[in-house]
Amino acid sequence: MVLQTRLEYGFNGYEVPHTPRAARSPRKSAFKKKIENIQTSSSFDLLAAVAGKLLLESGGVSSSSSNNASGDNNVDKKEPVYGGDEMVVEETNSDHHHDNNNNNVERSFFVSEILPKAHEMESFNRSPNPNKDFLFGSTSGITFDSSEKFGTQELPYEEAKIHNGDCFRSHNNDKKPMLERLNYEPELSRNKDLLNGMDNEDGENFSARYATKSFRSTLRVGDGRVKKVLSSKYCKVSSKQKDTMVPSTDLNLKPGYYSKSHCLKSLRSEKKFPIKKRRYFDGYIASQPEETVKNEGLSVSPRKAFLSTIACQKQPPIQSRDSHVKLGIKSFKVPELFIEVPETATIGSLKRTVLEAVTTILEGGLRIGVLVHGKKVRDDKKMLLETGISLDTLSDTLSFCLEPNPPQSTKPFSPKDSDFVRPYNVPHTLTRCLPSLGKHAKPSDSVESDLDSKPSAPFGVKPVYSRALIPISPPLHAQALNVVPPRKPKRSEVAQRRIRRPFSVAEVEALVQAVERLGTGRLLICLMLHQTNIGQIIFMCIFIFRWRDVKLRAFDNAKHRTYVDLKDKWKTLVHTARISPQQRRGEPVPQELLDRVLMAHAYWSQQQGKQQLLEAPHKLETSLGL
DNA sequence: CTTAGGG
DNA sequence: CCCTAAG
Repeated sequence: MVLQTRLEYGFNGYEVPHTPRAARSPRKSAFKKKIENIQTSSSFDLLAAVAGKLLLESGGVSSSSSNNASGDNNVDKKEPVYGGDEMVVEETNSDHHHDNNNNNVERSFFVSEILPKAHEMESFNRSPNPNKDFLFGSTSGITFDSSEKFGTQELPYEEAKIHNGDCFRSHNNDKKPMLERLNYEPELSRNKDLLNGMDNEDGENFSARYATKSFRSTLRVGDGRVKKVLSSKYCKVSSKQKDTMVPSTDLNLKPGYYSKSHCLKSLRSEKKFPIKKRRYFDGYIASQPEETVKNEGLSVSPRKAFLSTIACQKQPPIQSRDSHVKLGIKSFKVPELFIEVPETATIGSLKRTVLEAVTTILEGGLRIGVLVHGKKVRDDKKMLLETGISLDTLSDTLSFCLEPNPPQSTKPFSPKDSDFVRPYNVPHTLTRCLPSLGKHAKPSDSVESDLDSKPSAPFGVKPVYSRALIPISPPLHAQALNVVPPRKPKRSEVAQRRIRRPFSVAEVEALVQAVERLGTGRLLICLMLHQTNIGQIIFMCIFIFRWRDVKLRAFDNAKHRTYVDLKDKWKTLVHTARISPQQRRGEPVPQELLDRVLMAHAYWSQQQGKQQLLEAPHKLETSLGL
């Protein structure tokens, strides 16, 4: 209730719609604009800014009172992070013991998760070491909740080894249920004028400490709920304090993480080509016993086998503005070919068979396909720029594919569009694993892999890069791809299981490391914003979606790894780590990694357990003996 | 959009 | 890897 009233008033008088519906209204953009105006570049920015304003609004912070706030509390670290001396931000850690010193209720801002980030951030800023781990968790959702939720939150895995302060807790001896203390507090909504004056002061300073690019939040206001998507300009962390600015060089070094918006878009881009799943092809019977197995094996059609993408290695920042393009091709992967050979075959015959299969496919020679943003571009005469490829976007937008020259026999089909699949002359040495598939003249699958591994966002979604593409691409494709018989998205009707791509050890390593730091599942952070002199507590809750962050942090460049994939992989990793080495299959994962998996899993599971308690106030109270 | 968990 | 409920 408290916050609802306050939010009605809005942050700084910004009107905040109450319902999801309203959230989509024009007011939303107005809100967004306002927020951007106060230079909030990240979720933490916004959080900080809002928190600051709420505090100011409520008069909960005075520079004098808050500074000695933490006086007797044995919290390990205090640092004024907000507007110099204006506010004390305390880092707290878990341990559910009660505060034994509640006299100084002025300590008004509790940050369990943010501060470590802030530390990290600052040191990060100082050292341009590109390899420095970046602990800055991204906040995917912010929940303002007037409920009595609050709780403890330990620091992330690794940091927990270092810190051992108190966790977030109520600094109030009052044993009454929180809810009762969270009643409407009329004076909170008043100081609008004060707020307006503070716009570019504290909020900005605070926010300047953090930099990520976009921000998604879910504001829960009482029962109302508002979803927002905020994004601000890349690296637009304007700040008067230069030292708090994120050096753009750093941004360049770690663009994947900083450019949140980009990440988001990329993620979304994968869905932009909705590969509609359906389980069966027309007429393909569910009872086909080998479906799973074989489908998995024949993850590519023979044609697709050579439509593989060539990963475009992201070259070191292309600084030179000359017109030469430095393009590295990292690897070329040919998905599985299935070749049937009798067990009695000799090595030599096997070689021959493989050779035959390959040469059969390559018979007509090879062609290189160029894909921009995952879409094939056929017009050889177009300049790169015309196609929307600039030096900057090169590695982001470009990929190649290797494809056989279309057999003359099938030429009449004029396979111009990448969506179009011509019948393919399957070498008889290749075995179709889906019997029924062979009967269908138009499996209409193939190019899936192109889209699937599409290197980048679709047109128009990537604010930074898309400009060049927007005006050009639609007509370009219309003509270049020569969409002959604009075959309806029939392909999307077909079940196209994504190609199986086992995680490499390197990927596992990255995943493990990311999870070690970020954790799994979601994390609830509660910020205590203010405690009034009559014991009312205002706080803010944030959800951090960690799988999403793991994805962004460690796999942002692996477009084919979704956070669900990562989550699944983690699941199997945990499983793998638990079974005996003999039972494991696939590329062996180093035991060391598996051990770390178990450790991290144990740790984060435990964390989540605690978290659950936090989300269930009753239990919390019970567990705390309240 | 994300997580969680079964398939 | 897929699917989907749930929030």
